[in-house]
Amino acid sequence: MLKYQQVAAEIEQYINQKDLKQGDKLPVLEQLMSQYAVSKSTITKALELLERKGVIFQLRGSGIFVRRHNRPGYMSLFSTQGFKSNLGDRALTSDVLDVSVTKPHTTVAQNLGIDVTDDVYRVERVRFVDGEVFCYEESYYVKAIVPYLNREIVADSIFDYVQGALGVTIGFSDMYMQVGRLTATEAGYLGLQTDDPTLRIETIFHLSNGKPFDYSRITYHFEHSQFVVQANGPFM
Amino acid sequence: MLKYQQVAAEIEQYINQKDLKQGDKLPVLEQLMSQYAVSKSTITKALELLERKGVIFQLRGSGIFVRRHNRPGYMSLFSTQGFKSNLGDRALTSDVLDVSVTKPHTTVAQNLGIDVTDDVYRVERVRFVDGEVFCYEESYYVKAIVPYLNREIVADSIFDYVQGALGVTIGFSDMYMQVGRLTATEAGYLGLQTDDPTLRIETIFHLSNGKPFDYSRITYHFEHSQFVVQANGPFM
DNA sequence: TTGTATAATTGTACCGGTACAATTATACTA
DNA sequence: TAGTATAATTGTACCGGTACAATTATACAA
Repeated sequence: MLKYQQVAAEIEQYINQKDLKQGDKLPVLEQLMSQYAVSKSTITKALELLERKGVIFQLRGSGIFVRRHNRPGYMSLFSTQGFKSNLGDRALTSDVLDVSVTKPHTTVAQNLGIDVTDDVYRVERVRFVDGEVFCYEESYYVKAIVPYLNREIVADSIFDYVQGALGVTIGFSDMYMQVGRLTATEAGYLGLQTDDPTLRIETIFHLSNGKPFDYSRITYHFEHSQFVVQANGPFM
Repeated sequence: MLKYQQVAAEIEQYINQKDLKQGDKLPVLEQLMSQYAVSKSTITKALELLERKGVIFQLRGSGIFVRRHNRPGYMSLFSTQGFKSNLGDRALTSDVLDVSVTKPHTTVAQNLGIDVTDDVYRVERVRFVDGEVFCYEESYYVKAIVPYLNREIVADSIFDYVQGALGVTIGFSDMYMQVGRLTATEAGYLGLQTDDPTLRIETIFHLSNGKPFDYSRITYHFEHSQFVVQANGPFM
């Protein structure tokens, strides 16, 4: 683990442990510098990381302050999108409906930047948070990049497996969101009625080298899915 | 404008002008460095900014590459949330339903971190993108921070006014999303039916000093609202 | 041709420094 | 007391440097 990531993790841990609130002040830069025994650039980088994560905000001439939103029921949109392995204190489980190797449809192939003759893994799951139906997911993995999957891996975190066992690194993702009505099949999986409202998110996950390796379509249970997005901006 | 922001803007302009595609390679760091006549740290900072914006991705040992998603119909979630003044080539207009000074309800006061006896501006708008109904918005501004608003300002961009004329700087925001059904009133404004699906986003905008100054509730037309979010991660 | 060492390329981590702008505290003035 | 100039505090911009890890190109061997 990189030094600035380590420092960032420790600072975040410190904030959680002390249960600091929005607006609480952290030690000044120079003290953090000596406290963690790193250079100014490293501590700055660590703080920048925490700022992007929405954990702190910095104010020139004033100090470094804790940032914290106050709605317990809401999950971070990014934490549910494979970026964090955990959802804090909430339990995430899955019913695996399908794990199989197939040929992709045109749209799937297009989103993954591959040919319809290339192999993909198809994974179908219903996911639960604290025992409540959370979403229905259908996702496709490029077999050339993810050569093997099984029900055990899929029941847990696919991303942890991919990064751990396969040693590839995930780079960035494009998420496409829209709102619509449930089909009969979807409603069945989610325990809702046909034509009930729903949020649909399609995501294309890329490796750090820019190659797409996972295309997934998630249909959320509208009553159990509330998201928070912490933004920093305007960018420029 | 800061040097690294200027450089970032020029590089982005270069990409758009040359109409570069996903995966196209940019000049190497050293060349960009001499090309824009800045130090390595500055060009690195500019590139980091573009990376966060989803314009490029960098690959150690390989180069700097253009990142671009390929779904024209989708708007960036952040560009619709006050961060950019423009939506690219799309025209944004508004019907102003109300601009008035009132006392906030409990929830509004709570979200803005003020007292129910403090004054707020209430702004109610229906917004259009390229002439199509896009969303219904109800927002509250802390009068102590935004002392004056009128229909002209509100018809245009409130954020541009606040940052320009008032000289305050917007720092960060917390967005809370959920899916639900339209009320009769909302349906009327959006030209839809009662109980049609909808996306609701509540946002609390903070100044750079951390003080909330705007709380807004937006109800989107589910057929005309499709969003893209470009994420970089995992963070750590 | 195919695989394998080796070298060149290239971005990132980390160091340390100066200058400065925004904020906050202090001292002064009316 | 209240406002105002002044000083101290504090994070950020920008500079330049070394070391290194990941990628890609090259040379060599089988």
